[in-house]
Amino acid sequence: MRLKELALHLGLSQTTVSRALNGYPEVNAETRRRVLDAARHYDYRPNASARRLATGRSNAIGIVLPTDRNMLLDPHYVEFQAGLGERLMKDEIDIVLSPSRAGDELATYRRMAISSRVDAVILSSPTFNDPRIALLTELGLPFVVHGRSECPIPHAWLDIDNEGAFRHATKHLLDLGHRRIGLINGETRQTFAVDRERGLRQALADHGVAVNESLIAEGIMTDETGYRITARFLAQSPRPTALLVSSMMMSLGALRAIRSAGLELGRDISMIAHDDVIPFLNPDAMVPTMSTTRSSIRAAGTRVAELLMEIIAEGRAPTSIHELWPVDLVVRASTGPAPRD
Amino acid sequence: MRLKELALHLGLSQTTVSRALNGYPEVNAETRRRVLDAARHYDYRPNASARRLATGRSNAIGIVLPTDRNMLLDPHYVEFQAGLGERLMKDEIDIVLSPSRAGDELATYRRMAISSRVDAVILSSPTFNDPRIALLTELGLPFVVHGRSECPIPHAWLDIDNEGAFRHATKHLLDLGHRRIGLINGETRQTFAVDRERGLRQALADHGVAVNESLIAEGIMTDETGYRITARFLAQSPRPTALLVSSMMMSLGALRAIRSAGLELGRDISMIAHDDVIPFLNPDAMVPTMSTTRSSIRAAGTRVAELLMEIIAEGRAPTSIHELWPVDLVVRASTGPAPRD
DNA sequence: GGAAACATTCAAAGCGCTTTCAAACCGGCG
DNA sequence: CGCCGGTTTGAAAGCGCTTTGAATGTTTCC
Repeated sequence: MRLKELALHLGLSQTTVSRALNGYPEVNAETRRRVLDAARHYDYRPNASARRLATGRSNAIGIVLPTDRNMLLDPHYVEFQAGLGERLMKDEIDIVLSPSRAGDELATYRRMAISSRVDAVILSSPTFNDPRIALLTELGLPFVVHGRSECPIPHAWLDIDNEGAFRHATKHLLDLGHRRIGLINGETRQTFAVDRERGLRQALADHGVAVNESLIAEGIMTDETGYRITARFLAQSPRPTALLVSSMMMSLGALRAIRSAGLELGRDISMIAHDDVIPFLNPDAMVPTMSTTRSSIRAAGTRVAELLMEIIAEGRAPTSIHELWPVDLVVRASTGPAPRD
Repeated sequence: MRLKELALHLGLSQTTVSRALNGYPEVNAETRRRVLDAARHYDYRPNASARRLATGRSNAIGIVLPTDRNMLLDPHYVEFQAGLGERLMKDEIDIVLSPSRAGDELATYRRMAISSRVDAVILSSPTFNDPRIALLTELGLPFVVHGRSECPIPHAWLDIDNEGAFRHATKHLLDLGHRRIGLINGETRQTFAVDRERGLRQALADHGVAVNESLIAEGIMTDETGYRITARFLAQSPRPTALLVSSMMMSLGALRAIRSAGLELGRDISMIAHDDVIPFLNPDAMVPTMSTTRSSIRAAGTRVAELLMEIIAEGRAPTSIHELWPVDLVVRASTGPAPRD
C-alpha cells in the first residue's frame, strides 16, 4: 500500500492524506479520522527512503562498529546499545551500525555523513585528542561523545566522574587503614582509565601516602588480565592489602588469583571494582559480595539518546551539552579493615 | 556535492556519471576514469536515501533489538554482531537495529518490512514454533534464522550441532568413568538448550546409564545461575562427578561453587563448558584450563551475513539454506577420570 | 556509398514521499 | 450582492538518484 493508493481509496489527494498522517493542523478533524482509520486498516507505512529523501532527515542515528577484536570485547557495549534503544524506540529512530576496521574508522564516519545515512552519531571510547571530533565537526554531522576527550574543539559529551569515583574508593580504603593499594586499570589510551588513575593518586596524595608505581597496572579489561595482574601484585612483598579494579570482568580474574594465593577476599585483602551494572555481572551475587563504584552504562545510553534527540529534533546546541555523572560507592563484603602486618 | 553538480563539472549527463560510478559496461574507459577521478576529488557519495528510493534496495539488514533485560544479557550478542559486520563491511551494507520491547517484536518486524527499511533481517534465539517466521514469510522479507526452530514453514537457518556437541561431551565423560553427570543448561524455551539436553540423554542412553533428573537444571546463562545450580548439585549425596555447562559465563559461577565446596576442578570433579569463543572468556586462560565444546559465534555471524548476501544479491532461494555446523570438543585440564567412590 | 552494427551519450521518467502555492468553499459583513 | 477572512483541499514541484528508450557518432561490411 502506497500513499497514492491510500489517497485514491479515500478519494483524497496525497497532500491531505500525508498531512493527516503527519499531524498537520490544517486538516478537518473528520477527514483526519477517516485517514487514520484507513491507514490502520490497510496497515499503511510510509516508505522510509522516500520520506528520508523528501524531508532530508533519516530518523536514524549511527554508530561505527569496529569489528576488530579487543575493541568491543566487552559486554558494556551491548548494554549501552540497549540503553540507546530504550529511548530511540519511542520515536521509531533506528540505530545504524556501520561496520569498520579499526584503521578505516574515520572513513566510515565520513561515509555516513556524506551519504546522509543518519542524523547524528555517537562517539564512544574517545581518546585524548580524538580525530573523530574534528572530522565530525567539520562535516557538520551532530554527535555526542560518550566519555571524554581533551580535544579543544567544543562538543557535546556525557561522562561519568571516573576520577571522583576512584578518589572516593581510594579514600574509603585509606580510611579502613589500607596503605598498599593496587590499581588494575583499563588501557590508559582511553581517557576513563587515566581519570581513574588520577583519582587514585589524588586520594593518596591527600592522605600523604606515597604511590607505589609497581602497584599500578593496566590492560584490556578481561578476566585474564585481572588474573595476571593480581597474581603479579600478590607476588610482591609486602603484598598489597587492597585492590582497585576497573571492571567487574577483571574482578572475576582478580578473585581467582586471590583464591589461588590462599587469601580470603574481604579479610586478607580488600577489593573495590567498577560496576557498569551489567545484568550478568551482579556484584550482589558474588561471593563475597563485591564493593563497587557503580554507574549504569545503560542509563548513560538512554541519556545519550535523549541528548541526541534534543540536538536533532529540537535544535539544541551541541556545545551546550556537558554532563558529568557522579558515581556511587557501594560498600559490600569485599572491603574490610586492613589486616595487621 | 550532488550527482547533478558532479555531472555539470564534468560536462556529462547524470546518466553517464551514474553509470560510470556504478560500473556499467557501456561507458567509455576514458570517460569512466575522468568520472572516478572527479568523484574522488570532490569526495562525492551518492545520497543513500535517493539511491534506495530509486533502486528499491536499502543496502541494510535488520536486527530487532529487544531492550528488555535478560534478552540480550549476554556477550554473545555483540560477538555475533561483529561477525556480521566483518562480512557486511565489504559491501558497505549497514546493520539497522530496531529497538523493541519484548512484546512488540512482531510489530517491529512488520514495521521494518513494510517501510522497506532493510533488505533482509536476522532472526536470533528462535523458539520452537517461532511466530516471527510465519510473519516474515508472509511479508516476503528475506531472513536467516540463527539457531533452529521447529516451525514447519520452510526457511533458511544456520545452527551449530548442539545435540551432537553435548552427546560427544557426555560420551567423553562416560569414557572417563563418570556416571553422575550434571547438566547446567540455558533456558529450555530456547531450542539450543533442548538440543543440548537431548544430546546428554542420548549419550547416557547409549551407555545404558540412567538419567538422574535432579542433576538437570536450567536458567539464564549468568555467572550467578552457574553458582547456584552447582551449589545445589554439590549438596546432593552422592554428588555429581562431572558437569556439563551451557556457557563459559555459567562455568565461572560453577567454578566458584566448586572451590567453595573445597573441591578441585579436574580432579574431584570434571567440567565441560560450551565455548562461543568470546574474546574475554578464554578457556585457556582459566585455572585450570577448561575443556569445552567450541564453536565461534562470530564465525556464525559472518556466515549468516554471507548467506543473507547470497539471498538478496544473488537471488539464492532461502529455503535451500540449512547449515548445521559441527562442534569441536576441546579437552583441557578441567576433565579427568572419575574419582573412585 | 549506404545499410547495418556497435559504442557511447543523453533527456526524461519515475521511485514515494513532503511541502509550497493556489484554489475552492464557507459563513459573515458592509 | 460582492468581498473578505478563515478553513480545508489539491496540483505540482521537488528531494537525488537509477534506468529506459532514443539519439548521436563511428565502424564495418557488402
